Amino acid sequence: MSNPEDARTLTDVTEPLSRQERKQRTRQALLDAALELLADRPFASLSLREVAKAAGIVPTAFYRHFASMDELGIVLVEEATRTLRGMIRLARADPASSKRMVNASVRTLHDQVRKHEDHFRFLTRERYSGTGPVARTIEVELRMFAGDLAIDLARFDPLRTWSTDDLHMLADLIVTVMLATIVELLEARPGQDQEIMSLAEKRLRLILLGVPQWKSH
Amino acid sequence: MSNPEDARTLTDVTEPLSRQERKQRTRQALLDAALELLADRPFASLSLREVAKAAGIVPTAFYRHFASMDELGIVLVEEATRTLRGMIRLARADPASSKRMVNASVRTLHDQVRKHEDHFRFLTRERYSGTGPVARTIEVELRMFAGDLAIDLARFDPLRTWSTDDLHMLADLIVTVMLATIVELLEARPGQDQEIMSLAEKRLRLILLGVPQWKSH
DNA sequence: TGTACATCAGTGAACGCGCGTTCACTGATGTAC
DNA sequence: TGTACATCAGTGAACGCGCGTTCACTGATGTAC
Repeated sequence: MSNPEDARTLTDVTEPLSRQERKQRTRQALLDAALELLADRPFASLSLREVAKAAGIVPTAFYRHFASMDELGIVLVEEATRTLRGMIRLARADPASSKRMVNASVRTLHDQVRKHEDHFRFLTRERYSGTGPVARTIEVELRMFAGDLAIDLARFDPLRTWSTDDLHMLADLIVTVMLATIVELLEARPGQDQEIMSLAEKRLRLILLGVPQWKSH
Repeated sequence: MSNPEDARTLTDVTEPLSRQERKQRTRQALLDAALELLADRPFASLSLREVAKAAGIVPTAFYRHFASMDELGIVLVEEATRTLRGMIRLARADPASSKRMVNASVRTLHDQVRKHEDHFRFLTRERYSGTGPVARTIEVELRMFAGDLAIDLARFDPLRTWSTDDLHMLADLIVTVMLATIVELLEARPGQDQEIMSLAEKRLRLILLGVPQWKSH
């Protein structure tokens, strides 16, 4: 791991950070610390005190940044769904024939999941976690995500004539399959990735095989 | 709500319960209390003390029945997956043509979800909850469930020639869609049931449309 | 440029609370004779 | 059938701990003049 910060040499004249910048860094440290703690535990089990400790501040200073853990959780959802949206933008950038598209999309999915495991783990874990604000926010974001996908799908040839309802049905189905694949990748033992991706491709190919025969009722 | 117990009259000579029977009842009271508390909160947030209290015993008596909350949780998974298995048995009992079968299966799914909401809520909520024993046990049970379904599917005509791998792929896909439908039913506002069921039917019909065209690679 | 004051991120003590777990106990149920 | 003893589900006191939240504070950074 290296970033521009590490590249500073002793001769650099480092500007002192403004109070605002320092605050922003601490805030991000809290978010990052929480995300790291979430690697193997549910969000509901995190305490304000341990997140503060992991971020290097005293518990009471937490309140300078978030009113509660739930508020922090919602910001985490926003961070993570930004990653999710980035993924669909990447997939959209490479338009191709249906067959090649399935393969390319699954590949993009795999790359993004591996690049942002913590975000995807957070989203899939907390999605069904209950009635809290975090789960509700994730549900809203995923619905929007599926809605965007439905619009994208409408551009493809055999789908041009589909009703809005049917397009949403197909988009939801694809998102469901995609999320199942994400969970499989996150739980994979090393070396299983190829197997999981080929399984994901098969599922999508099977679904798309039905598309030309589809008659709405 | 009425059950045989309430039907007792004053003239009944009620046998006193044996120590063993009393213990069994308390144990079940603990399980039921936990399941009820789980209606709107994750399992990880339940405390031994509140489950004991809700079951009407003192916290320390909990240990007469379970060594830990995790142990209780695993028994809950077993209870809930018994319900799940009951559902597939019901669906299997009514063999019919593909079209009628989709409709009948979705109907059975709906009936069972409404009859055992707490069990299905527990399974779907805790499935992705993390690395704890409860989530692991659910994952194992669902894999077995999908395996059973794959065997059932092998009996249907267009699927007789499918490879084991492809049958498992199809069974997993159906289970994934089924679980998504269960979650939708559990989160439905009153009156949405028909809409959700027809959506579930559409998904399954679309998948089954692809089946006759399927060529393994 | 220097001074006086305001802002505010982070500190540290303190609070009451519910937690899991230990322990010695009670008293009803069960068993042996 | 009656007696003496064993079993054991449930009790209640006690423990040390981490929790969220309050409060008055400190001292570096920022601002006005």
